[in-house]
Amino acid sequence: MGTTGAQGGRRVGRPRADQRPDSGLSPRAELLAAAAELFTTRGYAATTTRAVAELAGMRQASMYHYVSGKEELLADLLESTVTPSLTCARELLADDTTPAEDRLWELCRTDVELLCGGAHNLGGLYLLPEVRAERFAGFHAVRAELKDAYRQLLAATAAGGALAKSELELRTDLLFGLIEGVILVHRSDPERPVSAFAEATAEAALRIAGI
Amino acid sequence: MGTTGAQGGRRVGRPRADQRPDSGLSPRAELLAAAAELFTTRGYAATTTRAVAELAGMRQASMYHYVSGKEELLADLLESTVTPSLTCARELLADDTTPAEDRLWELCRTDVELLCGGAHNLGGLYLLPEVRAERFAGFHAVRAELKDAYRQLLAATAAGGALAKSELELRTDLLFGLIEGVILVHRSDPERPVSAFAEATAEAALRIAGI
DNA sequence: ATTATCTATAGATCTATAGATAATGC
DNA sequence: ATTATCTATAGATCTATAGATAATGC
Repeated sequence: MGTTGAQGGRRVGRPRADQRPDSGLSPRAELLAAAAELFTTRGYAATTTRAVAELAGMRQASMYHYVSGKEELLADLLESTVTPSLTCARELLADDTTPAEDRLWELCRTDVELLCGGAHNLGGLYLLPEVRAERFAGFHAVRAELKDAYRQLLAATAAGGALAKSELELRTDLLFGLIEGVILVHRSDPERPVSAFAEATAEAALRIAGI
Repeated sequence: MGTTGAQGGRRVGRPRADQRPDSGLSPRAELLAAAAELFTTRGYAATTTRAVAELAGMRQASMYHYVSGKEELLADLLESTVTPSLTCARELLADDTTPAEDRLWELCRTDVELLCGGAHNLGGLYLLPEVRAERFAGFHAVRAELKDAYRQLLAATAAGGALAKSELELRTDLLFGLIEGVILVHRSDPERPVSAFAEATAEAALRIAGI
């Protein structure tokens, strides 16, 4: 099982000062979960290493046993957030038996579910100003690929195929903007049931696309 | 003229250590402009009072002669950003000679222009996680009124009038989400000409609305 | 005298390292 | 012996105040 599962009561190493019921997560996963919550609610810069570590159940210094610092936590969270969307996009691009309109709808729906579905508002990480830094180039590359999948699917539709290149780019930007904009909608009303909202957003996306 | 204009060479008070060509702005306006640039690019928490003051051309401590701290700067910037949109919305709501469809289009277009038009990406302030704090309730109240104007205009259209209440709320959220989402689009491509983009977004907004 | 600015700094952080400690493993 | 954690802390900030200074105004 490696280091992932935290079994039973008996663990190697000095016990934690602050005893708590076992979360079932590895210490690194506990740190990531704590960082996700704090980064999305308070912001990255405003979150101290102490706040992350203590929410994860350990002392500030102990965090450095698992990660090099806050940056690594954010980089990990970002990649883990966008990767599932990209996986979905690749599958839909490869599926040439389904009409492009339906595949685009499905990509929108899934993406909204993923952006709004997690325990914390993980999509909110995209909004952090720090994310633009060079350090997170990996995340940006994956996101660019995802956006390109939207473009390709849009171009494969009847309505999209009729567009000039620059017009296609604009529609893609608006479409992608709508999808990412749901992060803001979700932030302002986190109680809304996600699944119906995701479908409604997908309908709206197709309407923007001109379908 | 009050304290707004900085005339000629001769000014009361000790000269600044770092001499620069006159910006034509009052010291407070210089601070606000500096804060706008830094808050939108680096984020609020990551921006130090020193960075703001020095970009504005004065020493860190001198800032406190004009403002009580960073919070006041952000509060001011937020309100100054949303107020023009609300003014426009009120005028459009009062205008009962123009079809609601056209007024909704115009509100969308103007709002996008305002969000994306400024020197810095001022709309980007909306994305800062700190903005949710109670301290900025004034901003949230104004924004809620703006969103309600969207709802009223949408309800006044032929398509919107046919919707059930919950459906109208959902459409309003999607519409408002699209408009605010353009902040993200603008951030990822700040070079795009704003005015054509604003019109394209307004068209897309009407399509979402079902018009 | 009034004003706008400056320099200096106390007090409060926050990060990241060093070294100690309390478990299990062998 | 190995490991995970702890406590302690040095060094680097950052904020906000105190008090000095260098202009103009009268």
